[in-house]
Amino acid sequence: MTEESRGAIGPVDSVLGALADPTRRQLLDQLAARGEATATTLAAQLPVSRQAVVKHLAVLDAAGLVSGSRVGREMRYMVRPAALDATARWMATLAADWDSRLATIKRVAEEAEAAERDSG
Amino acid sequence: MTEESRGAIGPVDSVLGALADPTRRQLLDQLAARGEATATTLAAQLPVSRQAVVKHLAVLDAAGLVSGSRVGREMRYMVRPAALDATARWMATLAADWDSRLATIKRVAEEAEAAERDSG
DNA sequence: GCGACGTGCAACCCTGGAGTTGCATCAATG
DNA sequence: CATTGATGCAACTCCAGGGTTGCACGTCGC
Repeated sequence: MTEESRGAIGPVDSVLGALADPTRRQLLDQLAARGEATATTLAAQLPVSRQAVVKHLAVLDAAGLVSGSRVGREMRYMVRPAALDATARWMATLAADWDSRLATIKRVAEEAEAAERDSG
Repeated sequence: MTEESRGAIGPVDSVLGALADPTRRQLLDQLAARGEATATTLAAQLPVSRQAVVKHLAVLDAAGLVSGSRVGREMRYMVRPAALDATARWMATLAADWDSRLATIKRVAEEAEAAERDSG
């Protein structure tokens, strides 16, 4: 069991933190739908100010979920699937780990119960 | 595209919110490792009070990541893989969706570039 | 029954972060 | 070159929620 898989430090951390906010998820939806967009145009579709969107995009960028590039006087953002995919795999592994642990617990419990019946 | 897959309302929501907190992830680790534990024993291993643990367990329970059952005077909690697994699948699907969208964007861009070369 | 242990409830503090506004700056366009 | 539109930075407000303490209530062991 690595430190990575237990405490969830590293990329997973920031991705989970970024995805926790509903406004940021909406932002990701918009970006995925449009392919590319600026903070100004994104803010037009959401009930928040442009500055709020800018901050959210900064968080998403730090998590590797989004990347921006300057084109003339505007900053265009696009979605980056890699970090999300990595986190999905991490979660799936964790879920599988829990499953196997629970299976083990259950098996041990049943064996103990059987032993109890035999002796008592 | 369903409303579920876009806004992430429903179970996914609460799961992401629950996993965003590092203390709650530690709690889940502990529970997965032990199979079963009470708030009191969990608090003994963490740098927070029992009450803090109780609140976190309530959040995890609301997200379906954990379930508790009363045994005598103590409340025993165990991990529930289903919600985590469902969220993992949701994320993987979303990542794949982004990937295909990006591929489409890229293809269209290349076709436009080719057309540009042909005409100009 | 009585003490001890574990839980549940309520009130309270305090920081982080989501959101806002205002302004300065830089690029496009006539 | 002046105007317009987009960005970036900074200061500020506000509240959700993570954490704490104190106490009352059940439950087990003697």
